[in-house]
Amino acid sequence: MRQHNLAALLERLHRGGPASRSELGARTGISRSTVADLVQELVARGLATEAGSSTRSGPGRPSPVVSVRPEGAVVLAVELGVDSATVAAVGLGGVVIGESQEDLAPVRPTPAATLDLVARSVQSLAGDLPEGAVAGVGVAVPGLVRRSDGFVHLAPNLGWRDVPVGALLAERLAHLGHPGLDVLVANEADLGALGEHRRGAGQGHDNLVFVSGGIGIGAGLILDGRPMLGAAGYAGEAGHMLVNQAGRACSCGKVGCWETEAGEDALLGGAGGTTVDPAAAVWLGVGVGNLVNLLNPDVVVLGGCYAPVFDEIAPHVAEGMASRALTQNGAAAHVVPSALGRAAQLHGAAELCLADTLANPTLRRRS
Amino acid sequence: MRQHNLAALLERLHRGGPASRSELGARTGISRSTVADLVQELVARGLATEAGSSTRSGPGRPSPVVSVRPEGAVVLAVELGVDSATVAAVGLGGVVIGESQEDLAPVRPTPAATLDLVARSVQSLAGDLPEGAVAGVGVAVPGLVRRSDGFVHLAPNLGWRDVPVGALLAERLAHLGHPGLDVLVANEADLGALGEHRRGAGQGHDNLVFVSGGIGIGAGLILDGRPMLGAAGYAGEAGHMLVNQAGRACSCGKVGCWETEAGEDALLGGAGGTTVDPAAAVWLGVGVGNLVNLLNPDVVVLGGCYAPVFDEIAPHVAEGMASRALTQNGAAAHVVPSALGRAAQLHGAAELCLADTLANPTLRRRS
DNA sequence: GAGGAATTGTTTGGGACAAGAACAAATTGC
DNA sequence: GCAATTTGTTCTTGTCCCAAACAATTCCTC
Repeated sequence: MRQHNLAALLERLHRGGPASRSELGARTGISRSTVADLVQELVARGLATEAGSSTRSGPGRPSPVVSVRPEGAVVLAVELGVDSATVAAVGLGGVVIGESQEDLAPVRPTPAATLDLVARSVQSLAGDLPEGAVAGVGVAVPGLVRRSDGFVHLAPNLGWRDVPVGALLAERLAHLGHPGLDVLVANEADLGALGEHRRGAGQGHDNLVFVSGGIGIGAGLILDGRPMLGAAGYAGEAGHMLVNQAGRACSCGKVGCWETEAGEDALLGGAGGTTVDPAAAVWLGVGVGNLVNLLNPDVVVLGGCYAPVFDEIAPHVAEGMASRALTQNGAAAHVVPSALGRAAQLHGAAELCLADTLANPTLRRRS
Repeated sequence: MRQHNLAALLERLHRGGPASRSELGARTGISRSTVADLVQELVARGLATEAGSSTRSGPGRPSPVVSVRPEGAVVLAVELGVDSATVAAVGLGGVVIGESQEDLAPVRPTPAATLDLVARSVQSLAGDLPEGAVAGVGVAVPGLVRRSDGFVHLAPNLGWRDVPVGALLAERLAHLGHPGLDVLVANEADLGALGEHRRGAGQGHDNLVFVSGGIGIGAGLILDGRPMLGAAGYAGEAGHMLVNQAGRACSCGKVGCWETEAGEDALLGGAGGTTVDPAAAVWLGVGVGNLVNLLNPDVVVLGGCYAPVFDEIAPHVAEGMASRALTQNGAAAHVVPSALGRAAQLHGAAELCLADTLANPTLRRRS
């Protein structure tokens, strides 16, 4: 009970930002006296702070504002890209405390070399943090990931296959003086969805589809407010959905896959391209229409290579959608560009690792 | 807290069947003394009974078995079909207490005539039940339903459009002496999914897709153990997913929709047909493959017109799936026929209406 | 068949903790 | 300056879960 209430308060502060005590009580249905007690405990654990006075105008005794203390729990969020690896220290409340980016071009992104670099970045960012504040390391990988142990089956963009990323990174971190650190590895689109849902274009929408464009197309699903991973964790593999039977051959051996018709290569002529092929954008819309029919989301967030060219492709995407989506569903779904860009995955990774602490603030050691 | 624990026990009994007290305690983490107290309360409220002794062999004091008392909360579940309407009284634990089927052919299924018949069936079944035991009425409709008020936008099979089924049925029941009865209306595929998940082919599987074949194709989704309805409640409208560009024109004005290629008309040559068209079964598999890729379920349940011919179509469906599904997802998903047949919707409707009572046993009046 | 081991129901006391009431504090507006 | 308003604080109360000790009943072994 206590734990449940503590978690409710902390989560509210983490997601909804600072609030006064009485506001917290009103939102959560907890009495003022109990809120006082709980906030005191959160402060004692270093997870929250009370400061200043509210900006609320009107009569009544002024109330100090309760906020999360970002340094109370920090996640080192990693995003593995083809040409670079980004590491960020993200604290409670989604505050980015530090960030570093490593160029992967010189090392060719072999698993060993890449994770060496990442581990060093993590160490350097973690060095500035108080002991025990680090809640974990979260890694976003563009590929098929088994979450239970951070095993990457396949990451076509990186050219990786059967790489135990979780184990390899944990091992390197142990050598660098961070033994026992939790390393969670997850799919890039799933984390993008989570990031946009909590901190980006999907705030306030509990049914969201994140479409991540790259060499392949991945989808991340937030349904009913929760990330949906499927039975084995491979939900969202929408790239090989059939959209165009008369289309090109896909690397998977099939024909007409969504990602062949509307992936980065088709849309922009490969990575770095800037000229949009309208036909490819229409196929993107056809696929989005299928997803919208099936899942009835309120928001579809286009991320990855789609975000920068959103304005250009939007009308074609709408055309493709209109050709498939039922009106009652299509009308409900807003298609928007990613609001966070590459930071979506970092925020998603942070949310993933913070979930434990948020659900159970008692586990966090006092600092 | 109390309520939460009561609900946990009742739900366990409802879903998992009879169990001894200590078993309940072990499963839920509640201490023996508390379980005793809670069970006593459930019994006092008429929601559970203790009887006999366990069949467990081994040393130790024998333990009476706790079961739900089906009559403690009963739902009148209605399934509206094209040619008939079925009404069943389903009690706690999914026990069917009574059932009746009405032939709709003579009345042509106009809303008024159909609901008149249904209301009388409900009344007759409810008459045998103790006062206050009826937890609600649940209606499965093959069409687009707004759950909040039971408004049916469109039910092509019935030929209905913009019919306030919930209000009409509640009104009729009020006239028949059952005022204030909760009437919940939901889509037939969604309830089929729920029914198969709780009582049928999907037991023990938390990620399930129910594909309901009829004139159209509807999908019901259970993801992460919970029904997924989408933002507006229209999730699962998979019938107009694109599967065959070179296909026939669909009634929706588009071409190549899943339901045109693999619905009842295509597969069996219309309602009542028995000869299977293998090509249509392959298209069915293509659509299933798309769903499997996107949602990674452990089970796909084929219901409606697919269940009776499952053995015949299974190989063709597998062929279609193989042409689309990624191996790692395809391997995980078992395609099985509906285990409950038409009763799936009835059980789903019962689960829907019982959810309230299960979540909050205190609300139930003592009987 | 007697006694020990094992398992479970029962009783009792204690403790955690949330809620509510009463009061104090601090602001706004007249 | 005074009433009204809102919020923090203190104290009491009651709910309710748990742990421990004990009783009941069966199985197993000798």
